[in-house]
Amino acid sequence: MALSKTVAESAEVGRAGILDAAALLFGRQGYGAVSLRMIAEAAGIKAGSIYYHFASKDDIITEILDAGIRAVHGEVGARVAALPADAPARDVFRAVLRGHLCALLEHGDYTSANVRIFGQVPPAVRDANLPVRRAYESFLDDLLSELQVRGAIRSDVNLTRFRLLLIGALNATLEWFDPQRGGAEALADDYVDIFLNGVLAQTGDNT
Amino acid sequence: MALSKTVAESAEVGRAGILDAAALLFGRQGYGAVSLRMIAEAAGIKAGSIYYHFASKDDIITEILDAGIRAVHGEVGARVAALPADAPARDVFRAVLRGHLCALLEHGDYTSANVRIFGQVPPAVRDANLPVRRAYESFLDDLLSELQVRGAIRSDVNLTRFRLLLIGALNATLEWFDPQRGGAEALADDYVDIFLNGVLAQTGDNT
DNA sequence: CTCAACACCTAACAAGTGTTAGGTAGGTAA
DNA sequence: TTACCTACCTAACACTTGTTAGGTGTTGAG
Repeated sequence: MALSKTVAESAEVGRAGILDAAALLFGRQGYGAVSLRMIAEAAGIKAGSIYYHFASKDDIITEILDAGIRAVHGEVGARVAALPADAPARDVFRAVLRGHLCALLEHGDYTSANVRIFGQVPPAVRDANLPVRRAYESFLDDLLSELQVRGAIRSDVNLTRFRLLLIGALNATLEWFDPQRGGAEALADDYVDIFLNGVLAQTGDNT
Repeated sequence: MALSKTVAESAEVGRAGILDAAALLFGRQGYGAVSLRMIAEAAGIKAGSIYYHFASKDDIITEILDAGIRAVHGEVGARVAALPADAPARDVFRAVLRGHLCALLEHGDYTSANVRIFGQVPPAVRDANLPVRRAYESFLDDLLSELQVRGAIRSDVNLTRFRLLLIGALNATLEWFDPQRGGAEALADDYVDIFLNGVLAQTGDNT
């Protein structure tokens, strides 16, 4: 039975289907607004059945949060690794921004869910997500540090602060980005320009 | 009665006391996690009494969201207005960033509540907040536009996109800012430097 | 054919939600 | 005194929440 499912249901079933449905709902409606019954319905099962695969609601979001970070980390890591070792600083920087924004804005219910609901989940769940989060932050810090050592980034820039500024700005695009008005890669390129060169006109003086 | 109140209760009572307590709780715990009974307890009254002052829970957050935007708008507006009409672009820009960050990070349960819960409230509440939000955005757009016309900001910078980048980066500071490690104004000055000049070392070429 | 694992369902639980109706103490005004 | 308003309280309403116990049909192995 249940051969003809309603439109919104994913092709997947079982554990993966529940996670997919939950990630989509959490990302769109927020943590508190999504109940297990909603997730169950979107996954094509009944609420109680969720407990066959997961121990609790927190168990589900913990998994989604981790998967979300790993998705960006993976995407950015792959793009950076694809560059030659002596690639220009601008190329490295562009790879980071493009990878992060594409993972966040184009493919990635898990990543967008992470950005949207991380601040809303119970402290215990947040703590569980911290290791994966820290790994991504360290990865970025190492990258930026290398660029600074190379002399590409000004030595008077506080890198930790810059990373926080950068990630904050990138994640915030989630709230207004419209794929119909230019893709994520074009947006990333715009941001690269602003972050590397600044917006000030180079007139020599400032009026 | 109720002369000796528990620690957390604000000195204010009535309408203002409820709003203050609600703004604090919403900002810290998120929209869905805060119930009317929590708000009532923090305000030193009982849950049902809230309905003497407000028509619904949504009515409360609507008011908080509006007050939050008006607080930043007011702070930034005042700082910009205090400048001479021909103030250098850098001074204007610094006034904006300092005003926004101080309102958000130092005084402002309402502003931080707005940033944190805007994405979590029901669509109807969000829509109700849009006019005030748009007014602040227009104010910033006009300011930036004037700087660009003056020749201070590069003419190839998309101002709307830059404003979104800017506000996103500023609001994101809420998640990590620690007043014990340098104040909001110092942070604002750091950001001014990065946004205006970029992080790229001016070596003439890029390696 | 039997047995067990799997993946689900039904039905209910206690607790908490926003909200409402009706009551009450204290102050002000006529 | 009488009347009214303000600012609360009590108690309950219908409903939703995460969660659990126990049951059910299907599948594959021995």
